[in-house]
Amino acid sequence: MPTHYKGSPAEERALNTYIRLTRANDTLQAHLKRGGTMRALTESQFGTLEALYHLGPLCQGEIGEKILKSSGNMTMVVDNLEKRGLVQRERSREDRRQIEVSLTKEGRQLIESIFPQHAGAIVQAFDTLSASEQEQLGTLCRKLGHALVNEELAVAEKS
Amino acid sequence: MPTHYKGSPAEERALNTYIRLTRANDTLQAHLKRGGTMRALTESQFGTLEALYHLGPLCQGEIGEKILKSSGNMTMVVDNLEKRGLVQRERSREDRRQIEVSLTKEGRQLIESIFPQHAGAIVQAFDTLSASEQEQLGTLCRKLGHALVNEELAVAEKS
DNA sequence: TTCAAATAGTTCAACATTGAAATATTATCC
DNA sequence: GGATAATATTTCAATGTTGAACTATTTGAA
Repeated sequence: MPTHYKGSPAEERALNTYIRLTRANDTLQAHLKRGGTMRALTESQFGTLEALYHLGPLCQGEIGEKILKSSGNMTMVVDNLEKRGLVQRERSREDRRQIEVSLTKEGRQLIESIFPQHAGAIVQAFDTLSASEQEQLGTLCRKLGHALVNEELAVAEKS
Repeated sequence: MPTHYKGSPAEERALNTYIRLTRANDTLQAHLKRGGTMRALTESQFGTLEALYHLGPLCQGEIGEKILKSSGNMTMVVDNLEKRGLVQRERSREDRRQIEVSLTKEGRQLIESIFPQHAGAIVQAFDTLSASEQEQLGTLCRKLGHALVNEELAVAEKS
């Protein structure tokens, strides 16, 4: 499904790569959701539980950095996880602006039971690519991501 | 930012590729939004205008297929574009269930003025990858995407 | 010390997104 | 031809998402 735009070769190449990257990502997310290994969790909820599981208690801002979401959004995501009894909030004593979020027993049990299945679904989704193709894809994505992040930092530097 | 999960090599490889793909995509979208070439359009609004521009008038369901969004969502996206006078709706005569969406003059002018700049921003974003790296990345993404879509089709076949 | 700047989180409005239920229309099968 | 299935869109509730304005708290500098 390449672009219909007629431009220079460099433009068509970049646009096609862009579309393919975006569509692969969208298709992958939809596939994993359909697979049912996320139970009734949204991506952000899943990411939050996973971060807490692998990194231990974090304050909301830290979680937002990990899953690339705004602070306003984190309030809502943690609200909904708290309503379901999967995480708990506690105001930090050292810095009373911060709120430490941690897994409850139920949250830990849930993520422990889900994660292996979810990882299995991801392995299966990438099964069509050989090991070296997966490495290549990962390397190219990392290179692209890093370049963009560094560019943002350079821009921020000037202000 | 690799996974913290300790699993088999195949699991770690797939998980790392997954994370890098997802993060590259997120970073890229954020970068393009920050660049300002989308004006006050959301991704879905931009995608809708672009589809109408390159493919001509489409009914809502067709647009949703192009930009991978649900029909319920399309109602809202087209609503908001219509409010801004960028598209118009007309009920189809051949099939009165369908609604043809087309660009207004304002919509056409907007996308015509935006698209080249936006394409330029995409070229620049991918500039860090060589031409052959871009081709490789595109090829790997297409392969992954196609495999997942075909799998969905095979599943749907059985029902 | 005290006041200004920075930081963490919340709130809010606007738009996005899905999935399910509802409506309207068209197609199909007996 | 008429019941039934399929299709296109809308509506709704729940959640997500951002960015901006706001509050509370901490930090840093005069």
